[in-house]
Amino acid sequence: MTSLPRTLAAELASAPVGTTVRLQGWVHRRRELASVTFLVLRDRSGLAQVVLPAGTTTPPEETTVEVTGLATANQQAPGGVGVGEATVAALTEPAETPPVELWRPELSATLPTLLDHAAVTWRHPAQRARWELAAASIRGFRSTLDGLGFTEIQTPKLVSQATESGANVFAVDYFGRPAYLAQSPQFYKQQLVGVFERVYEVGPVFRAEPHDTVRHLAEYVSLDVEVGFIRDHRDVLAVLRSALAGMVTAVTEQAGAALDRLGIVLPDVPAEIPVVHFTEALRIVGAADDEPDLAPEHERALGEWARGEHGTDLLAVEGYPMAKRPFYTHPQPDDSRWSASFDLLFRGLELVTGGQRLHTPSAYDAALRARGEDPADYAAYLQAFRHGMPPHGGFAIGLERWVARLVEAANIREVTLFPRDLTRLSP
RNA sequence: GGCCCCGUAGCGCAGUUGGUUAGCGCGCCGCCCUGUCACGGCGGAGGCCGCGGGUUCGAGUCCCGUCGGGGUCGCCA
Repeated sequence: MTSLPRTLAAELASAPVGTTVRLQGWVHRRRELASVTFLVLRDRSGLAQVVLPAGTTTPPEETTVEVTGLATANQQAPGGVGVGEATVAALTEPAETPPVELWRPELSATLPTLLDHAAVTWRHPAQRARWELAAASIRGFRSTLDGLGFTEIQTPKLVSQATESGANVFAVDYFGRPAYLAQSPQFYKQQLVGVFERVYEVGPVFRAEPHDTVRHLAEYVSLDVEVGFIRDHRDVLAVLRSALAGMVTAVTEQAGAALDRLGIVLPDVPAEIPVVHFTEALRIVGAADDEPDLAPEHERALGEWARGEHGTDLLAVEGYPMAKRPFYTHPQPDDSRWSASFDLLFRGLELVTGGQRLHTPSAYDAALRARGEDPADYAAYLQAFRHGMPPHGGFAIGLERWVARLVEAANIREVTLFPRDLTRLSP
């Protein structure tokens, strides 16, 4: 191994022509001609073209290799510079032929094939680009909230009780006692508002709901926020707006190559996200006044409406019926049939649920009893409220749903690295 | 979980009213080709037609069951 520093494929374009360079990566594709062999090398930054003398024995596709040669001007190479007079040394045994043709500009494989061979199929540049959007989105989420005085938290994923009664949770054996995988950090993030005022968490949540659809996973990444000293849920919505704007900015600035690769049109995040009341939303989509909830069909119609009426991909629906919301939901002050909560629709898909929470001990006591629950069962959680909590609220963004709508994926599994669903536990 | 559709080579697919030897493209392997970039040319290998049962002289094809997959609805992020 030479002491020459490694050059990334994307750095080759700025390497002085004629200097010796050393690259490492995967054999993306070989083209063996009579007089010369071309080897396309792939690393984390992109592709580089390497020219080898005819007859050179080249390792098969996907073998990891080290290439040493001269930076050579070549108008036909990516970035105008390739590697000439090169030698190739394999870093492993020759790789087996992958199940799909990774070097093709577009991957032709069905979803089950992609998922079954995830370890290899994610290597395709267009596949990687999807997760690069997710990674940049997470960075934007974090940096925006950091800038607004939030503290990042990490809460337990092994919990003793479900966050919301009746929810389907995964039961686990915890040293002989029953426990559950957390379906939400809700209780913990609220308790920590009592400590830090403003908190956020990026972490997995688990749902044992038997929903076999293109937008459900049994495990997904939740971008959770909770903020204290608010006036109402509109303050929460304002934080959400900032977070989304920060995510879009981060994707633009840090995942430009992925955006180009996928031909993505990012949403504009308006200075103020348009809001309609639940009852108004029902009217817009022509649903009956007494509908308890919006169906996916209604959400898609509202997405169209927002685009036409407000010229935006984002629409908040506030005031969902209290009956449909969890016990900690704060009612609309002037009419307790409705909640001080909202859903955010992104291109017609429910992306976020948020709102104001109850914050007085007496309100929690009443809300739990109204649902036939014993407040004593929630003692650890309710302690926070007994000892002084500010008016507060929060929201949770489904990361995979966000990316799925960004790339307009037909199925959320297309943007999930290793999706977990009703039947899939591996890979 | 209900309903609709689909399981044929490593990948993507075709296969007629049931008919005897199951095809196509790509990949893979071999040979050839003076620089390609989805390189090109010639040749070759590769199949329990998801699985089990049934109907029939005969089943990839029809029927029943089962497993897997895709879509959709309920519900959710």
